[in-house]
Amino acid sequence: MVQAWTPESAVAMGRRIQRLRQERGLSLSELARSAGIGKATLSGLEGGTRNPTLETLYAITGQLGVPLASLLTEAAGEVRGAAVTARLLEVFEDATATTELYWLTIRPGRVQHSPAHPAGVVEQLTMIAGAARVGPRGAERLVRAGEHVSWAADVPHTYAAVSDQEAQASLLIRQPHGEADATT
Amino acid sequence: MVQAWTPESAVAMGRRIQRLRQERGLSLSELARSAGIGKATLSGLEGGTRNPTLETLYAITGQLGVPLASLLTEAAGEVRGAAVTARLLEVFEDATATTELYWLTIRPGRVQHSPAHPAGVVEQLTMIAGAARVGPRGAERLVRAGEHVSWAADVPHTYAAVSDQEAQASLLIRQPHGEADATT
DNA sequence: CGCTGCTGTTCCATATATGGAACGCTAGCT
DNA sequence: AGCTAGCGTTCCATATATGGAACAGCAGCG
Repeated sequence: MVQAWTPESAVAMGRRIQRLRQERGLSLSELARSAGIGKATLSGLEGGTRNPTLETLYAITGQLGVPLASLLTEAAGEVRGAAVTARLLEVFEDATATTELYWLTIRPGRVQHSPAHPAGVVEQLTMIAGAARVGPRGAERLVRAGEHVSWAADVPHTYAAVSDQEAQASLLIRQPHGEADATT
Repeated sequence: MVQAWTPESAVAMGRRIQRLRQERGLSLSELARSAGIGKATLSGLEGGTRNPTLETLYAITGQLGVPLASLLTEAAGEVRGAAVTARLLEVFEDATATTELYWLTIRPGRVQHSPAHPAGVVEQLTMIAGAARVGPRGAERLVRAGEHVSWAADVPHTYAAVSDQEAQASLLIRQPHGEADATT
């Protein structure tokens, strides 16, 4: 988990604020006024050229109606595909395997194709909200909120939300080490 | 979720920082030095008399090894028990349920007892490294790295590493809303 | 055309967050 | 006892985050 204040993370946070503001149809001036902060502050924040205090951030998130945490979620390690955004939460490595934990957001209306991983890689997905069809191509399974599924990820596989709403899931990708791998 | 910058929330956040620091056996001076911030800043923060910038907060959470979000949520980001440390990675809330995603570290040699959660709460655990016996008291199951288990958490349940090594796992706690639950 | 009302950006005086230094304190040691 | 090394707090000069004002650009309108 990246934990640093960098120009990049500032820019990423600025974009997030701007997106939230525009989704609500607010102008920069409007939001600044209703949040009780200066336009210069908000402008600079969205541009990623400021290092805001908590007070300022709370004033903004309060007006946007989102938790402050939603501005912080690390864009680092975020992979965006056709239908899936995968945010890396944790990596754990020991003698036997490397495990990566992702937070998945699956947008409706499209299907995400993922290529085969190396032999031995297993994916485990737990649906948190919504529902999706996931798994090896041709053997996808329907997973609803609260359900769990795992599959060998050494073949092409897909992700697709089934309703017209975004689905949320956690995804563990486990890659064993010391494999006499691939061509075995 | 608190959505304002008040003296109270500042004090609460200060207490969280202090707790995390003390759990790690760090003095205020040590943490300030390793985080590259002034002692005065950290002292004031813990006392709740400051309004920190993101840069300052990231410097601190980076040293403490916790996500910044864990300083913001009232439901303390990290819960330390006899054998288990649970670090909150994500919270997701929709119309039907609240889901919390934790990173669990299970220390060997002790058994962690967890009281019953409200009716409807389900826990799902995926072992990432090591092995543990987990589940409702009297019906614990052995889970090895790569395996997944889920159980209704409305009864007392336990966690215990089985080898003499720390075990790592991801834990999802799902609490449905709008239940005709409990006291009906 | 000018005028009005909005947009988002930049400039800059002011408010304030920061961190070094000095402080009082306790613990361990000679 | 004195001396040293650590602790956490407070003081205060400096760095910097803030927000009002001025700015340029654009759209609608007479």
